[in-house]
Amino acid sequence: MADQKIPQVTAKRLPLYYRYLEKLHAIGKQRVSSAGLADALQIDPATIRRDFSYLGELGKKGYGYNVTYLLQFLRDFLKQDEVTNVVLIGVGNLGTALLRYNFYRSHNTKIVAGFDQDVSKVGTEIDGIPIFAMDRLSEVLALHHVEVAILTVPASVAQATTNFLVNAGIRGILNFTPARLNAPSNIRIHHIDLTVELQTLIYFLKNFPAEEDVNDFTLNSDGDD
Amino acid sequence: MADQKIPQVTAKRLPLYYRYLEKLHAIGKQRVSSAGLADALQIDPATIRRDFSYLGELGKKGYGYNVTYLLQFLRDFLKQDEVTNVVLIGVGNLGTALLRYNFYRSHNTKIVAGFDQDVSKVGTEIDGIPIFAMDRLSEVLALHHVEVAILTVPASVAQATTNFLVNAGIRGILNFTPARLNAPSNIRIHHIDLTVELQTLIYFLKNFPAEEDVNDFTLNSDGDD
DNA sequence: GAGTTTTTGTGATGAAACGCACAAAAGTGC
DNA sequence: GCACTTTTGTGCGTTTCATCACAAAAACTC
Repeated sequence: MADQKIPQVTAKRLPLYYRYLEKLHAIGKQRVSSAGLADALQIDPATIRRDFSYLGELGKKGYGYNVTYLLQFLRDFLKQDEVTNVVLIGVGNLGTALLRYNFYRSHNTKIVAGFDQDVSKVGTEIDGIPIFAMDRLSEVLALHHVEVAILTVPASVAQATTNFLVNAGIRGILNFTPARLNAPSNIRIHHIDLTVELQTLIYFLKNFPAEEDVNDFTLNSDGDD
Repeated sequence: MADQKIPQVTAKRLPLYYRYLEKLHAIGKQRVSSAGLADALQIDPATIRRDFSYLGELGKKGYGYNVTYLLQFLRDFLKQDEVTNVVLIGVGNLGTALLRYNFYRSHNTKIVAGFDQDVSKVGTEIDGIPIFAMDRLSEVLALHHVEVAILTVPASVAQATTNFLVNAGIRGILNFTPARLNAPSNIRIHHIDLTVELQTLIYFLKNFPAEEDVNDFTLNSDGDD
């Protein structure tokens, strides 16, 4: 209903709002203004109001936003009451950490199974999550209605694994490998590239020392060097 | 010559180019065109050419880019021959995985120490990286000239830890906690919010089935989410 | 070495997002 | 209930980034 066309950036901020509203609700706060949210989340208040305005007129002038109402609205909008099952492919260091990360408690996302080709891992459990061999994938996907996979395999097998996943019916991949994955255009892939993030941070530090606002990424190299 | 004003997005793509060029170089490829890079990296060739054009005229018309030259140029530009030491704060699941991740082999970034307040962890090593108590922080930072910290503590202590880090002289933070950190404006903070990434992926899947844009490697770094 | 092909670098245009600034509405105080 | 304050929702200018499209240059072909 609500969604016409929400800018991508907005969609990315909604979970942030949601999370903070949960916090406010937990401490019993009744109302919050865009300025209040802005302070806490370090997002411009106008941006926040604009974001909400895509969803409807959720606030009241001179008052702000009712925490409970807004929280409930976002919960519905983000379908936070439906549990989304996901699988994790590649039970290495990072994969294991993510299995233990427990997305479920705070967000209704549940890793229902891990997959690995290492036979010594198959059959074990990590934090109650069973580890299967890859050939059980289709079966598990069907059983738990899984459409999303977290990919934490070595880069060298990332593409082959992706092909396999797509074939098995996966529609969204959260890719932690540095590989650029090729997939049909209806498959949604988000990349989290840890080394790029680290390198970029270091690059900015080295090249633009002691500059503007934390939030501000304008890069003017005030001619030293 | 090189850096005047490089768009933030470009700076984020440079490590990508660098990594792929390394690969090309390793297999003995002499030249590459923006179209070739585009195919491999799933970035529009015009975007790639524009990115490089910020650094200078690195290609030759009718030829493309010389792999060795471009690689060397980027190596210099990204200061890939200098090792950057970083520390990791919070040796939990994720922290441990990152300690083992070995950024060093592929990129000249080295985690020289982990910190945790859990006394049972202090004094141990993970993959050869020693774990210290927080009160040794300043000492270690000074010894290894560290200015960057990876933050993998629980969200509840993220802000306090940040204050401590800033105080000790840290200038860049790669924040894996969901907390929005407050810090002086000269401190650079990049956020990697795993749950937001996962939730956003799921949101897009649920709401825009079968859409465009396989390639979305946006990550959030505070404002730049 | 003339003609054809490839490919860059960039001007121009478009698209997405940001954030200022303000009217309008609602709340607050006396 | 009147004056003042707060705060939203949004029109609009600005900024940032992506991409088209093409002249110019270099490379390739025969």
